Amino acid sequence: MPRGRPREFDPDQALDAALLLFWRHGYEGTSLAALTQAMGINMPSLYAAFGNKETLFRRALDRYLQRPASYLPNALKEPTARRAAEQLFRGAIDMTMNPRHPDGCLLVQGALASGPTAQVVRKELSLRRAAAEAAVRRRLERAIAEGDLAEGADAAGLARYLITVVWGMSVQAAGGASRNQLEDIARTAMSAWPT
Amino acid sequence: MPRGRPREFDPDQALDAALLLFWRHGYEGTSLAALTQAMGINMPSLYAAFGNKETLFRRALDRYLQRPASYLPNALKEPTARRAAEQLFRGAIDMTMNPRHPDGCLLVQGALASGPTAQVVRKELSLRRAAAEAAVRRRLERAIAEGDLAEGADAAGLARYLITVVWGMSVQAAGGASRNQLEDIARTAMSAWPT
DNA sequence: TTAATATTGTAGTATTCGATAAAAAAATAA
DNA sequence: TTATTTTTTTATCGAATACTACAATATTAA
Repeated sequence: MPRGRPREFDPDQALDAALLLFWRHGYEGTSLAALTQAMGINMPSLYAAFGNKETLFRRALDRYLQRPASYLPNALKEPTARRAAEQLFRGAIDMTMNPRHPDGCLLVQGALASGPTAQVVRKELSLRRAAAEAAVRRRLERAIAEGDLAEGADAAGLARYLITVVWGMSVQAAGGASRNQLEDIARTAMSAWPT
Repeated sequence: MPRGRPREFDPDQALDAALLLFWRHGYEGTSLAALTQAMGINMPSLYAAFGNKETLFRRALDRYLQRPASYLPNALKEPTARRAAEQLFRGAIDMTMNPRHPDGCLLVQGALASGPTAQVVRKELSLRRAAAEAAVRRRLERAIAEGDLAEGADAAGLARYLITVVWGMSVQAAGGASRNQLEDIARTAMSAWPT
């Protein structure tokens, strides 16, 4: 039982609205005025619940990774490395092509280049992208240990290649690429898979 | 012989300074105060010479394509499609690894996602990326006509794949990728080349 | 010398940015 | 009821934003 006046909004729902805005317009391109309007709350409520713009973005980023971007850890659960890679592309395409989502990946669209005030957010996104790549790399290392991939395969290099294609597809999505086009890219990319 | 007081700055040199700033910090992340400081001129001079922020960005973009990004049309002059693709990656890596340049490609870093005021610039960059892809596609179509590529090859799909890897490498560069890492990516990407 | 022209330097404009102070409102605890 | 606690509402705050008016300056043309 809380003590004072109860909140009139659902923080998770408000966070979802903030996530969509950051995703579509990037960190710098999203103003607090636009955020409060989309979240349906006023500024003091936002600051009381989420701290400031930067901490709100971090919360939205956590939520992004937990819900729409969970396709990545899920894909890595596939029984073989090759199927994991295929599912990685499929998941990325499905997420981007979801009409309820903005185009591309928040880890890329959020802040690639930025002014002085957003450098810390840019760095955070860079770390998260590196974490995604590392997760793929570990899955491929496991595949080598299991004999699923060749002993001499370069897990780090292959992971870097796969995730680079995912980031590239995120850029393509920002240009309005269609599902078929992204699927073609994934198919061609998979033809580089080591025999 | 001009009529009034002569300018005290070199417009091309000032434009180069503006290009570097837009490239490093993106369109929205670059303020006019930062621009005038880096260009070594004051605001009325900037507006007299370049119009406004948007037209200045377009001028910088033209300069970018003519000089540092000329590696793309140059690569397409290679005698075979495969060597053109290899040179495309090599040129992209060389440009990104030039210590005098910011990381990545201006067509990607300039504005992937943006607020309302930068939407027209975002759209322009999207068109330029599409133009780059179209140039690669036309080169591959020529290769098919010349018998350099298989008759049934998908020029549009292959071009889209190649340029997607270039955009992905631009994202990787923003994360501090090394030359060796980018070269590994290019080598792996080339192993998808049709036999 | 004088008039005309273009650039430079100073000092602004109105607006938007992220962030808050203070009081009113709505709940629980005593 | 009364006191306490928390949120909401309203009204800002100072700083930064893109942009410009105006006068001083430096050149060429007459």
